[in-house]
Amino acid sequence: MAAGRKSVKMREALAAAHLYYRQDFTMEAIASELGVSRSSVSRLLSYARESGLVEIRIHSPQEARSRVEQRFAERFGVAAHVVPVPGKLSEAEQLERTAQAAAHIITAMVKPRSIVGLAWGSTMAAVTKHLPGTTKQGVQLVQMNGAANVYSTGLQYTTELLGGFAERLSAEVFQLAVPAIFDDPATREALWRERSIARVLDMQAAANLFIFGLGSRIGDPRSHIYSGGYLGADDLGQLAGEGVVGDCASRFYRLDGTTAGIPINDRSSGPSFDIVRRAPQRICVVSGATKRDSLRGALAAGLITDLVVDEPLARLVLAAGE
Amino acid sequence: MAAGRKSVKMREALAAAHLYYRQDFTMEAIASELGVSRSSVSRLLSYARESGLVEIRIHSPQEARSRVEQRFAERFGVAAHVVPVPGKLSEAEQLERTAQAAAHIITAMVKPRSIVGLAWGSTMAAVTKHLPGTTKQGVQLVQMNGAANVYSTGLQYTTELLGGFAERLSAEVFQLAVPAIFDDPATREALWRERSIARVLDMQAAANLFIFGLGSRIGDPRSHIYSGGYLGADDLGQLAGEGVVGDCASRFYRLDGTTAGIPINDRSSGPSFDIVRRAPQRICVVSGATKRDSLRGALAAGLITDLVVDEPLARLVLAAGE
DNA sequence: AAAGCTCTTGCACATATGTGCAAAACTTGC
DNA sequence: GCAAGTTTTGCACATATGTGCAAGAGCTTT
Repeated sequence: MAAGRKSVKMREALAAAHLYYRQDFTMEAIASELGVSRSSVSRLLSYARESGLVEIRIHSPQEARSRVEQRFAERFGVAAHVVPVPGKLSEAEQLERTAQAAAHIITAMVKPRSIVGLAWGSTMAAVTKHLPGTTKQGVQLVQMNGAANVYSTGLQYTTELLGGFAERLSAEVFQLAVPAIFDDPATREALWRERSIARVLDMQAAANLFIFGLGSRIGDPRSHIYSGGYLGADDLGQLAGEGVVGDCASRFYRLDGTTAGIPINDRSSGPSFDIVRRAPQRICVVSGATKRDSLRGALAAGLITDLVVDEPLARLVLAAGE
Repeated sequence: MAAGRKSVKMREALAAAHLYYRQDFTMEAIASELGVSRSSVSRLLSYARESGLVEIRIHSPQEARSRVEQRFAERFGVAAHVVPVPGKLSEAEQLERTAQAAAHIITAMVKPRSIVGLAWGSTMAAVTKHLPGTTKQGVQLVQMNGAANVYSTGLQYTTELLGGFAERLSAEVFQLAVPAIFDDPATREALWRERSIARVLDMQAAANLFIFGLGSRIGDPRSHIYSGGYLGADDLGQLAGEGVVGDCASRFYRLDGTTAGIPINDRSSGPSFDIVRRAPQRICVVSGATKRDSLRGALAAGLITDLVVDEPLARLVLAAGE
C-alpha cells in the first residue's frame, strides 16, 4: 500500500524533526530512538524540510529593514524585499538568488484556499525550482496569460511550470491554453466567450494573489516574449515606436505605466491592468539591471504591492527616479 | 555605542541566516562572503536561532495527528499536543521534553499585543528554560497568582520566572506581589481594592492567552503548593476531605471540575475559573502520571483549550475516562 | 594614556552530518 | 511464485559544523 508507506515516512519524519529541531537531539540519538540508522535520519530530516513539514522562517525586525526597502515603501508604496547580491555575480546567479528568496516569500504569502494567479516567464521558472513544499489546503492556481506561439502550443512549457508550482503548493491548476498574443483580436473575443475559457478568466478576476515577473525592454534575448516567435518584426517596431518598456503577463506598458494606444494589447491574452489591480496582493519578482525601466513602468502602473528585487536593480530604480 | 554593535550583529546574523537557510550556502562560503571566519558564522547562526531571528516550525498535517490527539479533540474539545516519550525516561526528563515542546507551541501562539496570563509553578519554570527568543511587539505578561508564603515573599522566584518568560517574549511584566494563599479572606478583599493590585487584576481579566501548569494531587512533593509552607496541616486535611485533586493557579478543584464549597479558595490569590475561562486561549502544560486526576479535573472544569501533555499521561487520562 | 575589564575572533580539534555505492527489501508484472 | 525493476537501507568516507582556548579588539576607569 503506497499511501500507507508514505504516511509512515511522514510520521517518522515528523518525529525526527521534533527531536532534532525542538529537543536538539543529535541524529545519532534519534536513530537509536527510532531504531533506524543515522543516515536514514539524515534523509528523513531532508525529507521533512523539502516537503514543508519543517518550515524555517526568517524574521526581519523592522529596524533591520534596509534603507532601500524603506525608500521603496515611501516612494512607491510597495513592500520591497531587497535581496543582497555580493560582489560580482553573473546575471543568471543574481536571478537564482532573487528567485530563491522569492520562493520563500511566496510560500509564506499563500494561504489556505487562496486563488493564485501566475504569469509564466523565465523569472517564474526560476522561482519554481526553489519553492519548498507545503501542505496548504484548497489552493487554486490560475494561469494568467497564454503561452502558445507560432512554433509551439506552449502547453509543455506552462504545464511544467504551473505543474511544478502547483505541486509544491498542493494546488489545483487552471490552465489557459491560448496563444500569448493573438493574431486577430476577434479570435480572442470569440474564445473569451467559450465557457471553458470564461471560467478561467473568472478565476483570474477573483484571484487574491497575483505573482509575476516582468518582460524587460525590447530586444532583450532573455525575455521569451521577444524572441520566441510570439511577435512579428512589425510588432516589435510598433512597440518601439510607442515607447514600450516592458510587459506584465503579455500586456505592454510605457515608462509612465500607461497602456492606452498600444494596439498589441488588444491582441494580448493577459489580463488588463484593471483586472490585475483587483487582486489585493500582487507580488512582482524581478532581477537584473536590464529590467530597470520595466520595473519603473510597472511601479508607475501600480501593478505591484510586494516586490522581490535584487539590490543593484533596486538601487538603479531609486536612482533613476530622482 | 552598544546599540549600534548589536544591530550590526543582527544584520550580519540575518544575512548569514538568509544565505544558510535560504540559499543553502555552507558556512565556509558565508564566511568568505561576509569576510569573517567560519566559526563566527557558526556563532552568528546560533545567535540567529536563539534570538528568534530564525524560527523553525514543524507543521503536522492533520492526517498525521495521532489517534490520541483526535480523541482529546472529540472527548474534551481541546487541541492536544501529545509529546511522545520514548521507553523508560525519568519523570524529570519527561517534564523537560514536554516543557520544550510547550515552549515552542507557546511562542507560536503569542501574537503581537497579546496579554498573556501566567501561573507560576515548577512546570512553567521548566518551560521558561526552553523558550526561544522572539521579537514580538507590545506583549504584556501578567502574573495570575501570588507566590508569597510563610517563609518567603516569592518575589525572587516569580521575578526570575516571569522575567525569563518576559525577556524571551520581549514583554512587559505585571507582577502580583501577594501571598499565594491568604490567611484571612478579608485581607485579600482589602488588597484587591488597592489600585495597584486592581490594575493587575484588570489585566488578568483582559488576558487573551492564559498559560498554566496544574498542581497535582495532595501530598505530591513536586508541587510547590503542598510543600512550600503555603498550606497548614489543617488546610491539607480540608482539601483531602473535600476530594480535591489538584489546583490551577492556586485554585483547588475536584475530579468533576467543581470548586464550590472548598473554603480555601476564598483565600486564594488566583483568579476564579470564570475569569480564567474568559481568556479565549488557555494553554495547559502537564506532564507525569501523578497528574492524572489533576488533568481530568481541569478538563472537566473546562479550563483548557490547548493542552501540551506527555503521551503516557495522555493515555492514562483517556483510559480513566472510559 | 595606561591598566583592567568584557566581549569577540580565529585556530585547531572533536563531532556531527551528507552522500555514493552496493546490498537488501519490497513491488510489480507475468 | 519467480524474476525484473524500483525503492530503501546501512556502510564508509569526505565534508561540514560546534566549541574550548588563547589572543585581540573595544570600552571604561583611574
